[in-house]
Amino acid sequence: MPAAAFDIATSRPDAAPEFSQRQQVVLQHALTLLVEGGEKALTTAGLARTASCSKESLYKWFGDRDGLLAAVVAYQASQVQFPSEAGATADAATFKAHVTAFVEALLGVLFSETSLALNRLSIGQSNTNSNRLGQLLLVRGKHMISARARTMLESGRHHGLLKFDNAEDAYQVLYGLALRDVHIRLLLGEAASPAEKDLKSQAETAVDRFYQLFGA
Amino acid sequence: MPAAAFDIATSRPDAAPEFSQRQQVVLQHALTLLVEGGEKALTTAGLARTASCSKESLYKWFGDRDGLLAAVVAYQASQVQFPSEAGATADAATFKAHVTAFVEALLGVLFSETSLALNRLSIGQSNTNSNRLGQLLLVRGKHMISARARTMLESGRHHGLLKFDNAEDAYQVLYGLALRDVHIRLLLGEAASPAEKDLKSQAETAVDRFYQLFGA
DNA sequence: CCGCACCCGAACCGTACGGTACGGTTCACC
DNA sequence: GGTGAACCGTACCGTACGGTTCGGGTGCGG
Repeated sequence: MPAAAFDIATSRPDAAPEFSQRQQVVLQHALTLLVEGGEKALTTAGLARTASCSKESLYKWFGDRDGLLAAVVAYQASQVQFPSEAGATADAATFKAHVTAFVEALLGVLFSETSLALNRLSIGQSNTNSNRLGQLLLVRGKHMISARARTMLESGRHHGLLKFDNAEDAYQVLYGLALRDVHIRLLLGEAASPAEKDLKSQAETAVDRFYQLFGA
Repeated sequence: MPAAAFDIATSRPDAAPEFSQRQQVVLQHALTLLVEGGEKALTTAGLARTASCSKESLYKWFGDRDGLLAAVVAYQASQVQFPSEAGATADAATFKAHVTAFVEALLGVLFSETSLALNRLSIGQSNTNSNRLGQLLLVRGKHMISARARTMLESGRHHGLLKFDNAEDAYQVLYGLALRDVHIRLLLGEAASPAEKDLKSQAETAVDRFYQLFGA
C-alpha cells in the first residue's frame, strides 16, 4: 500500500494489507475513536487532528472515507492472532484442553471492545454501499477462524476423539454453545455479567456440552 | 401517545405504545425505508414524502429523529406475537413439539428482514447517545422472549420432562443451539444458505440436541 | 543551492440533512 | 356560517462533514 488508495475490490482476501508504520499508527487512532464513540465519532477531520496528520494524507492513503473504514477493519483483522495448534492431538486430555483454549481465545477476541466496535460498524453499514465492510469482516475474520476450527475438529475426529458428520456443522454448534446470546447482547450495549466475563469457565462449560453431543 | 412526543424514558417497558392509526401507518413506512436502505435511508424528509405527511407532524409526534427511531423499535416490538402455550405440557411428545414450535417461531422472527434491520439499527447506534435503542430492543424484545421461554422450560422441568438447575442458563443454551453463528452472519449481510432457511428442520435439530443435554 | 517528494495545517466548498416557520386545506363541532 | 385543531406541502435556516486546494515546511539526492 505504498502510494495507491486502499481498494478492497482488488486486494486478495487473504493478502496482508501491508500498511506503512505511519499508516498503522493512524489506523490505531481511528480504532480508538471508533471504540470510544462509534462510527459517527470517526470523522476525517477528527482523525486528522487526533493522529496529527493532514486530511490530504488520509485521502491519499485510503481514497475516501469508506476506504478508511475498510482499512481499519483489514488492519485490525490482521492483528488478531490465535494460539498455535502444534501437536495438540497428542492424547484425549490435551486435545480437549486445546479445544477449550481455542474457545477461550475466541471469546476473548469477540468480547473485546475493539471487536465489538468493528462488528457494530460493519453491521451498521451492512445494508448500504454493496456491503463491503460486512464481507470484509466475514472473509478476513469469521471465515478464517472457522477454517482454523474445522481443521482442529477434524483432527480430533481423525484421532477418534470426536464423532460428527459435518465439521462445519459441528463448529457452528460449538460456537453457539460458547456464544449463546451473549454476543448479540454485548453488541446491543448490554454489559457482560460477572459470570460471562469468566471466559475460562465459560469455555469449559461449552466444551463439556460439546463433548456430550459430539464426543466419541 | 395522543399529542405528546414519544419519550422512552417515561414509558413503562411493558406498556403498549398506543400509537394512533395514522402514526402506525407512518411507522410502517419508516420500517420499510429502514429495511430497504438502512439507517441513512430513513431521513425525515424522505419519510414525510413516502408516508405523505409533513415533517412538522413527525416532529410533533416523535419529538426528534431519535424519538422517531425509538418509536419504530417500540412499534415493531409490539407487533411481534408468539404462539400461545396453553396446555402445552399435556405429555412429553406435545411438549417437545411445543418447544420446537417456539424455536421455529423465534428463528422466524429473528431472521426476518424487519428484525434484522432493527437489530442493525440498534447495534449501529449502541455506542452513541446513551444507547436508548439497544436498551429498548433488549427490554421490549429479547427479555420478553426469554421470560416466555423460561416459563416454558420450567413448566417442562416441573412435569419431569427436562432437567436443569438454571432456567436462564438452559434457555441460553437452547438459543445458542438454534442460532449458532447464523444471526451474526445475517446481520453482517451474508445470505442464509438453503438449509438455514428451513426453519422447521433447524428447530428440530436444535431441540434434539437440547434434549441430549437437558432431557430428563 | 536547486528541485523534488512528502506531509502538515488551515482554509475553503458543496451538499445533505435535522429542525423550524408559514400559508393553505380539511373537517369536526358549535 | 364561523372557529379552531390537526395536518399537508414547501420553503427556509444552520450546521456538520466529506472532499479539495493551497501555502509552507522538512529532508534528501544531485
